[in-house]
Amino acid sequence: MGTPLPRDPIADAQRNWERHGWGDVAAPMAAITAIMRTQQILLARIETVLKPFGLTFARYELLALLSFARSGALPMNKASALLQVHPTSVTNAVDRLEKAALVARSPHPTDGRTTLIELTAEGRTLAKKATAALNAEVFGKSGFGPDDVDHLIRVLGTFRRDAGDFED
Amino acid sequence: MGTPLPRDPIADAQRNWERHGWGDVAAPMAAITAIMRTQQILLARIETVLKPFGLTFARYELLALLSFARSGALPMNKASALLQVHPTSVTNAVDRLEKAALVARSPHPTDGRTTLIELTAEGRTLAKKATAALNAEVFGKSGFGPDDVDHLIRVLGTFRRDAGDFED
DNA sequence: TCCAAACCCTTGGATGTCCTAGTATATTGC
DNA sequence: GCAATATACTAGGACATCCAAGGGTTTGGA
Repeated sequence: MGTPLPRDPIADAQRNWERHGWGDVAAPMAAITAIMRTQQILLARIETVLKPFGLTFARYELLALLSFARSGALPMNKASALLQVHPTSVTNAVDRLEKAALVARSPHPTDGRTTLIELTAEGRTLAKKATAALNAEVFGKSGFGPDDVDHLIRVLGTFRRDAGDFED
Repeated sequence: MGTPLPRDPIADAQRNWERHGWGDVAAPMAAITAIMRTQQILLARIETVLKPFGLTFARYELLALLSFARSGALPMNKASALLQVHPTSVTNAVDRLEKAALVARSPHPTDGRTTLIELTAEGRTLAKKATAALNAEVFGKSGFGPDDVDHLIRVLGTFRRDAGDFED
């Protein structure tokens, strides 16, 4: 994965699409492919920064979410909904975070079906440190200009709403 | 993962970042998180369309790449470079595509280290059908306006170049 | 009241991605 | 020409994601 390619493979794909008579969808194809690749790059950067903390992005997201919850605790299904991932992914993340003593499971006081996830003191501390690292080394150096950031937030926000992520 | 949330969780995160004094990186954080989520939505749509063909996105990408190669064959390392994934991911995809008789491995004529991946007739046919389906059901209904598509291609293209994907 | 339907979490299985070797083949440099 | 280095692919392992299913708990309508 090392050396840069001489030419943009996505631009090449777009040209191939046009050459085959699919010019009407070549540009959206390129945009979507670019989003996929950009996500891959960003995820790699994030994971690199989190590795020293013994965290992955999935686990960090859960820690961060809990750290913003007033009580420091959330039901599993709530976390699943807010993180927009399958419940089994939350189970997986909690298993590992619990082994690392960063979160703890506790029964819901009134609903026997529900399990609460609670941040431990170490979990809260680690979340703070990891967030500071991400802010400094990823979000603070995104490479996107302020106007591009605003545009991305707006365009992708509309896309996500249309996709049924939220109603607001 | 079903019901839409009442409010945009990424906008909430952005507000949390600002409230904690990280306003300088709150917007890039939101943009990056939105890219991650958008990729997840798009990937799910793509996989849904490809499922009837017995393909995943990773396998489809490889088929599509081969279908655009003049000779219909590419060395594994070339495919790895163009798809921007780890060589082991290509090995994995080729293993499964080969089992499905959509591609075949063959030795490189002059370099004993290299393995060529070649499309079979069925592979070429399936690639065509899958591409038509994706064009109709995903790329043709991306939900992005033409101006947004152009903007995404440009902004993410710059990002990818700066990240070292290509030099062009 | 009570049983069926709905809901919550977990387990097990399939995929994909990456990393770290390990094996085989080419290239390079002395 | 031969040893050292580089390159190509693969095997094994760690993680994450999703789906399908199963077992326990609640809720709601007959």
